[in-house]
Amino acid sequence: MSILNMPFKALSDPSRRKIIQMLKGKDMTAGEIADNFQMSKPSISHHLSILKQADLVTDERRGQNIYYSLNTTVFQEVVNWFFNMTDRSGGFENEKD
Amino acid sequence: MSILNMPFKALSDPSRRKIIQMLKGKDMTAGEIADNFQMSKPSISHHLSILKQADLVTDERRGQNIYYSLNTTVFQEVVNWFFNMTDRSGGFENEKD
DNA sequence: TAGATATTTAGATAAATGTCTAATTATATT
DNA sequence: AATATAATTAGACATTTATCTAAATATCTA
Repeated sequence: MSILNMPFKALSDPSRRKIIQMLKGKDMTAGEIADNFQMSKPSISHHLSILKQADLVTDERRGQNIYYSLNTTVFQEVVNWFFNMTDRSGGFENEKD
Repeated sequence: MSILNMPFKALSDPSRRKIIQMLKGKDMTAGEIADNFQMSKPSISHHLSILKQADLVTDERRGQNIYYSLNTTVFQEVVNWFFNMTDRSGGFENEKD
């Protein structure tokens, strides 16, 4: 299975896409992120875990807080998938995913 | 819910991404598409239906066959989402999804 | 060290998803 | 009209997913 599968699955949920958009502006703690949702904190924690597994975000503890940041390099790989798709030159046999 | 939700969900399955890649090269019938998978034809039919609902592909019957084609305009919208994400200038409050 | 705060982990549950086989629909051919 | 071919729809089933509450872990502070 392609390495792209986890990021694609991770991005299929609207709450997780919203988290990604929030992190675009600045790094945020789990609590700050959760404040932007109606959902319970454990649910947000779960979503953060999935984004982390997909390598779309990184986390770092600072004292009591855990800060989440966007990892743009994995993003680039997903963007490349779409880029390949826009190039309508030919076949699919050599594609990665 | 954003219009982007269906395409993102549709693209979260690897078989459906493979179908998209196949259609990048040329239009194909449902049967030709199914020949590239181990899966049963009804399963492929189901995947095609989801891609169609997401407006990522279109279909057109010609005689006994139904031809599937890529709809690149919806692709562009998904690409735009990523484009916005790569632009790290600011907040998320005005974002569409 | 006790208590407060931030976050995750565990366990339960309802809903969504991907797959299959069997049956149906639509078209073409003999 | 009967049969063959292409594809979808229907219904069943196991797995995954998103969510919740309750409990556990980690850190800070009085």
